[in-house]
Amino acid sequence: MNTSIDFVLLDADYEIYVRDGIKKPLLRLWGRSNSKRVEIRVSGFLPYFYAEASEEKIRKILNKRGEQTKDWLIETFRCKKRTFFGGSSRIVTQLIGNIPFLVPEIKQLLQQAGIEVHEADIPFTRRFLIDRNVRALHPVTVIGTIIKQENDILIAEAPFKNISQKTEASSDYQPLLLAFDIEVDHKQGETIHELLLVKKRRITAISMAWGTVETENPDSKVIILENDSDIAENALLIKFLETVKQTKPDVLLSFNGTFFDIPYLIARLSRYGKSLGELALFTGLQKDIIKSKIPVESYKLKGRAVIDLLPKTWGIHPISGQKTLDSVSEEVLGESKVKLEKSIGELWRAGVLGSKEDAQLFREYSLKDAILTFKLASELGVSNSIELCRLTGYPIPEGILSTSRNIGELELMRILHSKDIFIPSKPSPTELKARKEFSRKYPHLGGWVIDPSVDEATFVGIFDFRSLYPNIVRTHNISGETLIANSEGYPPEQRFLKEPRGALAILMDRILEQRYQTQEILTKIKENRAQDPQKQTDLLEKRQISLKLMANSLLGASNYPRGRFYHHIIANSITAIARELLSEKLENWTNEYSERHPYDVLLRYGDTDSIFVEFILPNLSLTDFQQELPLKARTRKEKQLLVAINDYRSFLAQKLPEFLELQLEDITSRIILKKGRKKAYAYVSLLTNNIIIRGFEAVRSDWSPLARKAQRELLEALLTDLSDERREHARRVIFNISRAILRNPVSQLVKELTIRGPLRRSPAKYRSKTPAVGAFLHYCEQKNLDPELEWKKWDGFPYIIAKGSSNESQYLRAYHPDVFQQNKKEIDRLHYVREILGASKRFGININETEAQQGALIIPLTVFLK
DNA sequence: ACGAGTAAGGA
DNA sequence: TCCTTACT
Repeated sequence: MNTSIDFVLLDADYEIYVRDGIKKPLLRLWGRSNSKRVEIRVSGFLPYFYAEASEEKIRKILNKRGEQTKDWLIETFRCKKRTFFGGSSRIVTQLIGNIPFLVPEIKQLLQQAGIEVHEADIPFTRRFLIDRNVRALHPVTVIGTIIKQENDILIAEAPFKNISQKTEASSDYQPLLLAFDIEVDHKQGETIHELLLVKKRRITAISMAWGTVETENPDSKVIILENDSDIAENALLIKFLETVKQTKPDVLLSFNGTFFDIPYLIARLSRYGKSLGELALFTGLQKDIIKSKIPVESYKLKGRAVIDLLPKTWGIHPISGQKTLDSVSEEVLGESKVKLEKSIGELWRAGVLGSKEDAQLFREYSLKDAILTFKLASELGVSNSIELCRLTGYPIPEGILSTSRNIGELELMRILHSKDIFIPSKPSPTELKARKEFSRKYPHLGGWVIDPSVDEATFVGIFDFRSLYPNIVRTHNISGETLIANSEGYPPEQRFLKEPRGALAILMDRILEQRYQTQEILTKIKENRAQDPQKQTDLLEKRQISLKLMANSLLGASNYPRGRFYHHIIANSITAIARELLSEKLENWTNEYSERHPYDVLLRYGDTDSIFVEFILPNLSLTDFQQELPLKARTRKEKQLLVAINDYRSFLAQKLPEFLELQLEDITSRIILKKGRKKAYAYVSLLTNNIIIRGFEAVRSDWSPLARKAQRELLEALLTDLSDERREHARRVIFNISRAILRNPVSQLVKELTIRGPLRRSPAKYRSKTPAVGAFLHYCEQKNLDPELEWKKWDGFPYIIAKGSSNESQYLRAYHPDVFQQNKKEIDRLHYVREILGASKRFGININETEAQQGALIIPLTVFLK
């Protein structure tokens, strides 16, 4: 009997079954309905692809080969399709077969016979999602027969045509995340490496914390090993498996689980005849090693996503220089692990032997690890990834391991399918080589950066284009099938048909309209100060960021040689149109505007999608803008500036084509630039009163903290000081800091002069050694460590430059702060002073070394360290 | 491997 | 000059 079943789709896979001696694929959809686990066995959906040849010819080729390929072909259809790039029509044969994993082999046979094939590289389950337009994390309706129904499980079977997306409305299902962490009975001094080698120490505790991305205080549980026996450890592991099964998480989170917690758990479980595979919702545990140039190992459990947060800490650089749960939490959440006096093993033993205090501390310590891991997930982008998966309907277990480009491509594939356009194939090794060769010969040109024409400007409006590249695609109908043949010599705007609307442009329309709509709702919520706005805005904020990410990664795809949507003309056209806009059009329009008005308006700087425009208004002086901020049209002078800026913007709005919109990003009364230096500027915002510094040494992590502070102070003085003596004041700042470096004791300076540099490979592989590498080698020597093993543990290796003979390379004089102090080294003070003097010189503050060394006053360093 | 463009210091 | 890093 047929029943209608609604559920939220989470994952899919397939298996092969044999009926009447014939092998067939059985697709399995896995999802959730309320708290019930749902498994739908889908029949009748078969793998297929297209070939540009007649059925007879194809059959002839397949029949010549082995049994498997001969029997593969089930049915064929003649149909008319269009290619994506160029949009040419093709009459093709659709080949429908039985076993999905034979497709590559069949494809190869046809290709070897010189037949062109299409859509032969789309994974079977993805094919289903596209064809039925079914989306993961969205509600799906099935008309099927129930095979099994229990408390928490429902299994049904249905023909594939009975499965459809329930509504167009997006789902609000929030996946359940469970973070876990194990403690191991290890002795002081025993390294993790040694622990993993033998895996013979017992697991003393497993902690878990669970909730959705919206949960602030997750539920949690700590399971503790009761005594030092196999029986107790077995019981602990059983409790862990049971808890996970009962909690039914969609996502399992760990911090460095791939290299520690998971292999350790697997080893201990197997000792008692158990397997982590029990946690899979389908077949047993699969350890899939995804092969890429840098091998990324990851564990997969069918039906659940397994996420290690460590690789997602990209871009986070803890002060300690090492990425641990503790240091990353401290950096990202401002929270640390529970601090211990004893080793974790001793603490557990003391607890087991009856110390209530130690038992309690051990529990807290373990719990905190799971809670921190849980909290980190959202901060490290897991919730954004989930939102992106939801937008395109990509299953989380795969989506979480994919790039945003991959996920975005699914949406484009859906549109192409609906328009009967072939989804382009991924490049063959030969094609990839050709693409790379081509881009080496003719490199892709990106954004345009205007060379700053002045060192300083006053009254500057900073504008930027809203989603420039995606909007260029919309304006000029840029897409594969709208690309005009042999149009490479045309101006970039004329390389694409004006109509009909192209697939990429349609997708950009959808994404941007959705994003603008989301942003509008966000502004309204913030304006109305609705009750409990945080929860609403959090989700919407993630959605709008995901939409932006999706739009950008789709454009990135046109310039990604390994991807199926790579096309150098498309990629180049988009950036060429943007360059022309910035380098010619805006310059001309600004000049035109300036000529029409009694005051001068000058384009001073711009980068890719932004412009910095100076307004030279009569009778306007810096002292007119001493009012309370943010800038409002209070005084006559303020009005004068705002009116001019708005007028300029409306003038440009008339000139700009549809979809291109210039928005006011900021206003400043004074900006510091550097002639000939792109991507660096500093200004005080009249809208927020913040000091904005970009690109200069003050924001570069390869400069010492003190040198950065010195330049920041200098820039602040030059920007905010309205007196005639501002240069003199700035000069004084630099003098004082230089003297502080020269006169203060080493102990006070060490922290402020420590720089962290990366160790990207083994020290032996560095062709020229950086100071960080030098410091690292000294460190290993001192501590008797093997550099080959040790370097991987470091994110940024801290170093200080010690005094030595002047021709001695920096990398020979670089030391880890501890090594530095233990060996009572002396700081190369002059080196650090020179660094600061050099950075000051860029802004016309000239102090020479001798001058800097004069003066007797010892200034305590704390004066500068606000 | 997300991309290009840019600057700058050290070997 | 090349190598390496970091920022927009």
